[in-house]
Amino acid sequence: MVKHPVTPLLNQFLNFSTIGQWNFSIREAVNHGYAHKALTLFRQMKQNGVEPNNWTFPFLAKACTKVSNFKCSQIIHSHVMKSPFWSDVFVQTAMVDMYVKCNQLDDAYNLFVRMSMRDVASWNAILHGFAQSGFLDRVSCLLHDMRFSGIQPDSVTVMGLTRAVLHTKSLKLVKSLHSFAIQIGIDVDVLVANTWIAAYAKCGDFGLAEVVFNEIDIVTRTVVSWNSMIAGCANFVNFFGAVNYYKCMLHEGFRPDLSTIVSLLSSCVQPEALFQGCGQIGALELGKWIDNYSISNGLKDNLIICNAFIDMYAKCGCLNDARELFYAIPVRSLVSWTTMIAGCALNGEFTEALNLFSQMVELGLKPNHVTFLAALQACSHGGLLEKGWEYFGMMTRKYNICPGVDHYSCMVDLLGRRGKLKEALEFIHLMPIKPDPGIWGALLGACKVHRNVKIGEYVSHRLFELEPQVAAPYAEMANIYASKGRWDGVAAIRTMMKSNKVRKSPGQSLVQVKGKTHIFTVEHRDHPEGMLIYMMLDSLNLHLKKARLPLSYEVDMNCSEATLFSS
DNA sequence: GTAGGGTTAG
Repeated sequence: MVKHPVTPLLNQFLNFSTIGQWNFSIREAVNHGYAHKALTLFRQMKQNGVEPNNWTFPFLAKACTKVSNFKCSQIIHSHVMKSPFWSDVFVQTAMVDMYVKCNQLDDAYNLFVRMSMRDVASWNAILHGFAQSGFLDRVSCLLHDMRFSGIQPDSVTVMGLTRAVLHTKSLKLVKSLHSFAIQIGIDVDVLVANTWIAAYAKCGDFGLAEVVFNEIDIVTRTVVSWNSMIAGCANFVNFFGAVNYYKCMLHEGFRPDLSTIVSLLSSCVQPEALFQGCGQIGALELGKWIDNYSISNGLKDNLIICNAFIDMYAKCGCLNDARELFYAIPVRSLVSWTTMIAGCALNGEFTEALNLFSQMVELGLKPNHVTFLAALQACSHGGLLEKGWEYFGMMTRKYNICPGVDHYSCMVDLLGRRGKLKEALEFIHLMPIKPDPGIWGALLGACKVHRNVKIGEYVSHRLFELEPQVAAPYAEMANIYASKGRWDGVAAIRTMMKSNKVRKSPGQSLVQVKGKTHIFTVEHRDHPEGMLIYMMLDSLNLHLKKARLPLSYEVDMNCSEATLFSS
């Protein structure tokens, strides 16, 4: 929110004595981004002997949601309970919303069930609470109860439902929600449309996101509509699309804001952008340009933007730029630390990553599941198995964080790199969650490195069952057979691919050097400087072997039968 | 002059 210099204006009201005048100044303070001031005004009002009324509390509740302070919320709530307006539907709904936004969902729900009267806003407030936490079951029960009690869902309800569905990433659910909304005749305004754009893009149908965007009247579109399209492109690994929408947005006279920058930056770090750049301008160049734009428009002071830049620089390989930015932040958030740890892990600075983790904890910050993922990635890329176990144990025992599929994947990768294939398989079998293709893929990769046909066969068959159309596991398994001279196995895989109608596109690497894109395709060595490049790769492989780095660092130079299927 | 809504960093 843009802050206006309203403080002097507010001060002149302090001499007023009616509740209307106090309410006005409190409202003005909240609506102009001075939530703390609003709460101070309330204190002063009480000191002046003026009692709040039913209009005061919703403003105060809003102030609490802005400062996001649970204690403040409790104080305001106690004032509500002492006032004659504790049962007012506006006041109670404001209280429910206040607890939801302060992440006190239980308190919000307890309050909600005790409400003597509820209108559509009350239902929506609690529904959004459960929706943002991804409790789809609770949300659908609420929707049922709401309709049963005679309250019709409106466009705000539909947005809450969409938010809940987003957690499932199910395109089918988004589509059925869309038709439900049309069926019950809700008013599809620009806010609803923006939600659907994001929902379709996140659930994998960018075409439908574009359809919704194009259906919004040009004059009705807001900066959020454009941001949603740019973010959608970023989700969809479509760097060029993001840049294109960005250009159109500027052409239509919209000013990029914080979200635009963040989404554009996130599209910069997509593989497509990192390798290919955009025409004459590479992803890093665009990133730097966005950097300059952000500085000159005062956006660089924002922590979210800074964190996005740290991520972008780290992913573009400019760890020094990332570091510089990280250390320049006066108050770093958990996300800043996590981004930096992940950046170090990605760029091979494993010790630095783990040191940062310790520093962060010493400062009193509590690592979350993403921080642990970054730490485990550092361990896994660095081959630090013992450290990996240490973090894995710490996360479950000390921090009570339930490991997700990605954490397990890191551990499988770690065990696999060390050649502990049996242990990795046992670990997968003991996991309390269902292994996904990523986990099996990590183990299959390790089987390839350690040429283990037996476990490789078992693992690849799990993958063939899960994703029969994906070519990579067939290729990996064929390579394992080939590395052992098992041409019968290679032939069997070929037959299986044919009968399953699996098609594979040749593996390619793209590198941008001085604005020019160089493409390397499996089995083709037709680059003008191919001779020198492949000699250098041979020499690098030799050095890696001498340095006894984890085997998976080995540059894949196989050009024999083994790579016939590599992807 | 009151409550519930959209995009957005790891």
